[in-house]
Amino acid sequence: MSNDRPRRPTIIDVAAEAGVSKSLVSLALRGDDGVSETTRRRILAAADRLGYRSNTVARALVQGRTGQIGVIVTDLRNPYHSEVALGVEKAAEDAGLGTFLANGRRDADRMAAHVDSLIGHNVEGLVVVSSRVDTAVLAAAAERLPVVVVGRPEILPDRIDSVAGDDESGARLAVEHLVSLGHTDIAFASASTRPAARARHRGYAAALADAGLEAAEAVAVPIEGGTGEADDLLRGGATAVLSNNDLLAVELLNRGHEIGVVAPDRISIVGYDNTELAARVWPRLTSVDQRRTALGRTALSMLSERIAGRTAARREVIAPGLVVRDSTATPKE
Amino acid sequence: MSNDRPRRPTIIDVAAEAGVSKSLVSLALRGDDGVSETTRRRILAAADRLGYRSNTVARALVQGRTGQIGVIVTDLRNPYHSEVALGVEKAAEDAGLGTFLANGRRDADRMAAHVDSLIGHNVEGLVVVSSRVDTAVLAAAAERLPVVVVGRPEILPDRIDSVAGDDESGARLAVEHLVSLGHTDIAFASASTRPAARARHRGYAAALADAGLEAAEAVAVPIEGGTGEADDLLRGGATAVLSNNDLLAVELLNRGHEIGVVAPDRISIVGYDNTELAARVWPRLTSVDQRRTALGRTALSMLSERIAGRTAARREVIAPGLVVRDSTATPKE
DNA sequence: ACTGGAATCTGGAACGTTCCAGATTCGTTC
DNA sequence: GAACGAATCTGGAACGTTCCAGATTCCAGT
Repeated sequence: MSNDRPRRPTIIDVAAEAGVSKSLVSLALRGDDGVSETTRRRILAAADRLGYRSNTVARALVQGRTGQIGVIVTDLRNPYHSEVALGVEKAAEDAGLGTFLANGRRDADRMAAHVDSLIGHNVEGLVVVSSRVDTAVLAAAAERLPVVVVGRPEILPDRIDSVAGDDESGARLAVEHLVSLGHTDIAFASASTRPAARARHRGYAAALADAGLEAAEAVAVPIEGGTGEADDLLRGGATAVLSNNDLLAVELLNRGHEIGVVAPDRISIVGYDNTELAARVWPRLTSVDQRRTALGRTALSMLSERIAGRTAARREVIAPGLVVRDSTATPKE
Repeated sequence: MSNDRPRRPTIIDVAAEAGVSKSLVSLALRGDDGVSETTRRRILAAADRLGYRSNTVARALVQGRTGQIGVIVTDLRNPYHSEVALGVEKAAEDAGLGTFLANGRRDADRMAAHVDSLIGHNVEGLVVVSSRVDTAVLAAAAERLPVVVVGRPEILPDRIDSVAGDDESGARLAVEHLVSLGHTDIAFASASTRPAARARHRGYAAALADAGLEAAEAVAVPIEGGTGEADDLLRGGATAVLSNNDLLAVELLNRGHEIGVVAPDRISIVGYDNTELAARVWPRLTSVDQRRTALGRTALSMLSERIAGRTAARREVIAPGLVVRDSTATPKE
């Protein structure tokens, strides 16, 4: 069974149809103003009649540029990633650039493959929203095209720009909020020991020190099935918890419901990332907002500068904000 | 300030470096077995030394095929869309096809533009996960390449395949579950009057009729700020509510907490879509699962068949399942 | 009517790959 | 050591566009 779809018309078919040269068709379609009004109309009509659509691939080949950038995220289902990607995408659209979105699905090898594939597709720059892509892979990519990394507070080669939320000050904001409510025994919970989590713990400890209070070690609570750890935390002495991310905070919230340690009456809980989830759970979660859209926008502006020729590294840090909702309150007793 | 990045090496550079013809380089890189082992190694080494990466754009131009498909979704932030997209993507990867993901951001014009752009990029097929793309746009696209639509229970031209969850039987499942728990007064809430919502209401009414119970009109509750409508619903006589989607169900859950009509004690609530959210709220939400991954997988298999030459339309319906969690229970008193 | 310059149009080269037909080399067999 | 087929390699054409240098047409001014 063979595909009967007609061969896709080319600029040459349109030229024949309109009775002009292919070059003129090209000019007319691109709106060049060396084409007389009458022939332009004739050409457009011919193109329309044939259902012509310009072949981006051929254009990209001859121009050596595609007008596309690549965006690689760890996991699209994670709202943090998808919203940063959205910010990049919007800003790219405004800058007249198209976006190829690649989803790594938490697999470092797949992400490395995506890097290759995007470079193969001649993207003009790469935005990496992931801490899982190997630095060596990034460095190799950066030899070929501009690369900007979002949300990775670590040392990167000079060819690579980066923008990240300020994790220390984000954690600070949360702690200051809890302290101002009157909490004195504040815990820090995390399911990860990645650099971002460590930075947040540093901010947490520093803010407590500034308030003359004592910081605790980070409590490791696995997100799925960490009920034992969660129970210990919820039933321990702390009247408030700062969680390394919203997902974990929500698990604590829910476990609290189950064992009768309900927020915000018995315990105050602060999340991190201000994802969609935070606004939808009960009680609605107070959370640190990384300004994802700003992250994305900044990433794109850095990329544009690189594409335009900047060579010096740029490191940007975005100050987070705190969104206060209903999961935090004055401690009772 | 000019960009000092070196010109990207081509197959010809590699050929010169290895002292062979460009054709042989092409063969060697593609793993053709008409190349002797020693020269293959020499060529690969040369390629490696120059940091050569094959130019997909040039290959696509000459082969007339890109090995890519396009996936257009209404809104990536909506977990339903992103998970269907994920299903498509996984299946495509298994089939050796790459995926371009385009995010419509709820704008019909943008989505139409994405269709054009993807066709321009010579994708071999299009999966549309959106009920917002104009049918005329789809029909025009389908003249040029295979198009599969996911989750749109409406009449489409023969060139276009479709796969959708069975909304009537999904609603049925939910109602049967509630009836079996002993509920007799069951409401249906929706924020939309799109075809899917109407089909779900039909299923709801039919299931109630089968049980000898009375169906009510769909109650319109806006998702944001619909507290008046929500209050009426929660305080009305119904002991159970089937909601047209998880988002709305969660709003009802939360509003219930606020006014003391708590699920599942005072009211049972069932969502639709079984999104991530359903598993994370308190109480965890019973929800109809559309089997998003199956939707995506089926969409891709239909697309592959079309690419291979099938011309007859295929319409597929996926039977949903019910995931019972903690928001439904036997009615009290 | 003739000129010169502007306006409009054209043909071929180029982009980096694959594909094809054929050229060259190699090893075996007589 | 000649002949032959298999193994290995090569050069040019093609893909559909843009770009460039130049060709042609048109028109105003003399």
